[in-house]
Amino acid sequence: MKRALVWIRRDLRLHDHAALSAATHEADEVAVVFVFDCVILDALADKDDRRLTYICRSLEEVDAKLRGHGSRLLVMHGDPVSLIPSLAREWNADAVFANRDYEPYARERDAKVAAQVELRTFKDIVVLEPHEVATKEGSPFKVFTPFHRCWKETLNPEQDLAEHVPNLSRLAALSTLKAAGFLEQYPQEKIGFVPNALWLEPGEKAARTQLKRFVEKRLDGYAEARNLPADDGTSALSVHLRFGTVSIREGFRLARQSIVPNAPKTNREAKSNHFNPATGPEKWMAELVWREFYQHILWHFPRVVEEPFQEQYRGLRWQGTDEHFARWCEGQTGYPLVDAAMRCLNQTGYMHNRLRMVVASFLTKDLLVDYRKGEAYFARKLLDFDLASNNGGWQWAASTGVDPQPYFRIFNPVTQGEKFDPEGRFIRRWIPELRELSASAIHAPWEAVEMELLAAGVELGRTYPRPIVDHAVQRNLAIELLSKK
DNA sequence: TTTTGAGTTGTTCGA
DNA sequence: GTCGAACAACTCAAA
Repeated sequence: MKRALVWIRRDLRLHDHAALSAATHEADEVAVVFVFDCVILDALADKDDRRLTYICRSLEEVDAKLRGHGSRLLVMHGDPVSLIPSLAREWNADAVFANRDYEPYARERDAKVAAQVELRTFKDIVVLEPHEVATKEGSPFKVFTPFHRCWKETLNPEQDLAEHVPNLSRLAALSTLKAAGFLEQYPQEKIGFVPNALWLEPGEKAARTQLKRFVEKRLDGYAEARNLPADDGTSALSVHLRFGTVSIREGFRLARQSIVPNAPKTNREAKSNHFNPATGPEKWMAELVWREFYQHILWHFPRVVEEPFQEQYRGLRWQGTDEHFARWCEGQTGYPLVDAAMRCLNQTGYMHNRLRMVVASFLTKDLLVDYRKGEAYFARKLLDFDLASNNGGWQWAASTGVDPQPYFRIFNPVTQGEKFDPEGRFIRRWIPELRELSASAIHAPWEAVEMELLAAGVELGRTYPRPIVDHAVQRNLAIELLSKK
């Protein structure tokens, strides 16, 4: 093959990249292109969307790397369905290479492109694809645990986790790249956005550094630390995994390495201390398998984007009010952990996983608001927003998804705070008006004695809201609503 | 076909 | 404060 075009989408990196690796081994000349997809961008509500900043800055790094090899990143703005085939024709590419994307919109888009030009797609954003993990009957799994078991049995590490190393000497010389624009021609303003602050460093270099540091420093303690929102116990890789600035295979490779230490002495030592080093890595890898599980669910059942997975809940009438939904969005529900989490989301575009479950449970089970409203709000706000994981998470919390268990899916927002933010550090960080309350009062200020509220400068209903609903009452309403057939 | 065991992340109640 | 059982009953996946 003479010329190949590599179209990057949610894989904004050059290392361990399936499509780029394949293209640079098959073709003599390879150009890399990114399209600011107007179909996606036009649907974004906020002009200062952080995701655009993250993408632009990650692309700058890709471009700089390509420059180092005498090439450039090609950039376009518009509908890829027409832009990619026309670029391929203009540049005389024999084929377009891309990594497979399992979302309904992406599938439709790629099918339209494939109808016009040879499009070769690759497994890259997951370790195992939907057709690779199936029940004995050949049907998709609908419960995580058997899926997980099968996933682990199916995994062939040498093959599925192999590094895809691109041959960067095959990158097209700058002089041949006249068919499209370059990144500097598309500042965020030009595509309708303004730069915004990020709480993390974008790009593949930062992503890999983050991954390595996480595996070295925090993976062993991950099982426990991951649940405490006041600390840095999570991998904080969600954004990088969403945009593909880090390779999912590299994540698994490093985690697996840390399970089987080279030095047997360390292992013995660890055992004698009753310390199980496998717990953390295994727990984290299970989280990554959850990510694949929801990718597969979305692939097999794309209708989950529109409606509950569970048939019996499709006609459910959620009775929550717009007023309550607005209070949830603003972080003004009167439940400190919920409000702290929502304010953190609003200000940073990030929310800790534990808190996503807490606020999702609160919106659906305490406020009885349709989970799709919360899902859409997360989709708008989260820097790491991923359709499959977000939908899966919300449907799980709402008990409408795969593996629904209404009676086990109602979180008590006070208990969750006492358990996972025992000192109230996270709450104080995001709700300054409660900062002076003691750890024992901060999770349920309405139960505190008047003296303490006074001393802390808290006046319920004025400086901080009273609870907008009674959890004990709403819990029963939710159970009643969901047990109706 | 029938049966069996199990289901991410919880909560509440009563001893 | 701690602990185990109950929660309500359905669906999935495998034997």
